Amino acid sequence: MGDTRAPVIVGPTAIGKTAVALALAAHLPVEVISADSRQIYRRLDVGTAKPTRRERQRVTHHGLDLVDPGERYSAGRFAREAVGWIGEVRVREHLPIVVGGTGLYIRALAEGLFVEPRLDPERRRALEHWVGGLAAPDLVRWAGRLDPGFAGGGRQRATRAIEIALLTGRPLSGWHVRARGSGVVTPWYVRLTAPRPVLAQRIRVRAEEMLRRGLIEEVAAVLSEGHPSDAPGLTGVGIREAVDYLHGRRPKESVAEAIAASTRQYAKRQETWFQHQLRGSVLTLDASRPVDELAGEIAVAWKFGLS
RNA sequence: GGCCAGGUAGCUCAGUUGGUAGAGCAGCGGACUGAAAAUCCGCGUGUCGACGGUUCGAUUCCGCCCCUGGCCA
Repeated sequence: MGDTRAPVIVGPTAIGKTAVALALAAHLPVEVISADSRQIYRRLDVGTAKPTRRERQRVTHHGLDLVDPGERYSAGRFAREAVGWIGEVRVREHLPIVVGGTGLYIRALAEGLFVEPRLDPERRRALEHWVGGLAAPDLVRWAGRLDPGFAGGGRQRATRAIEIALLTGRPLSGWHVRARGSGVVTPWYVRLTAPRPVLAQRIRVRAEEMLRRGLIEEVAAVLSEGHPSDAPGLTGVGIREAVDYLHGRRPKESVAEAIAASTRQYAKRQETWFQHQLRGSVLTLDASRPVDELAGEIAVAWKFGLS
């Protein structure tokens, strides 16, 4: 396979990654590989702040609308499918640029996950069922016993650690050191940042915009398909607040602020990840600058990097 | 104008029989290998409305004033 280098635009939600990617199209023949664990859900467009139809006409996007709101996706599946999309983009002699906020997906693409052995689906289901009946603190304790290298966490991460240890006979942390996979792209990171108050303002505006554009109606429509309120697609920021409102668990006037608050918290988690977890070269840019200026700078830096 | 209730963290409130105060939410920092917009870990940020008085010591008791809400005029 030829060149594996690709620009990877990262940054917190609502900072304007898509706008920068679109502006970059003026300089380079780009197609976007979206690394976003929420925009994969069909029919959740407003709630996941998916690029609009018009934006997708301007620049081809991959990685959107992959599964129904009731289905689970995964970082591993993302990495495997992304290889295909990237291949297609390269056949067209376009430049794939990875754009996203889901750190784990980007890691899967850039560094690879450990190579997971085949897990017996029967045993896996049985174990999941058994684990579902236990309290989170017990699971965490159990995970720690099965895997001394367990990095901590709650129900979700403990369940994963237990599952791997029991079904493969080797603890998760052991797999990490022995079976490191390899990345399929060599990342050239562009990290967008903005002062906290600026980001908070963008988040506030976007939360209100989502409501104006029909977030509640969109979520109501998906719920009416018969999904439980904890369906994989419905647990995202913004969407879960809409679900709460629709189930009468939250007054209407509190929805916008609740969405803004949980979005700020999410953005903070993303910033922590991008600040500490990226491996390789990182060009950090202030996203409050004009997008055309940013795109121009990125394009020049990329071309220099190539030659 | 009179009476009552209240003024404590950014918000909603608890508390101190007088020894300068703590919860939830918000906020801040961190972790992270197939659910990751997930799942977790850590941190209290304060003229206790203002001014006087009593006291070794007042956020707490007393006085006065200011502010908010309610009732009565």
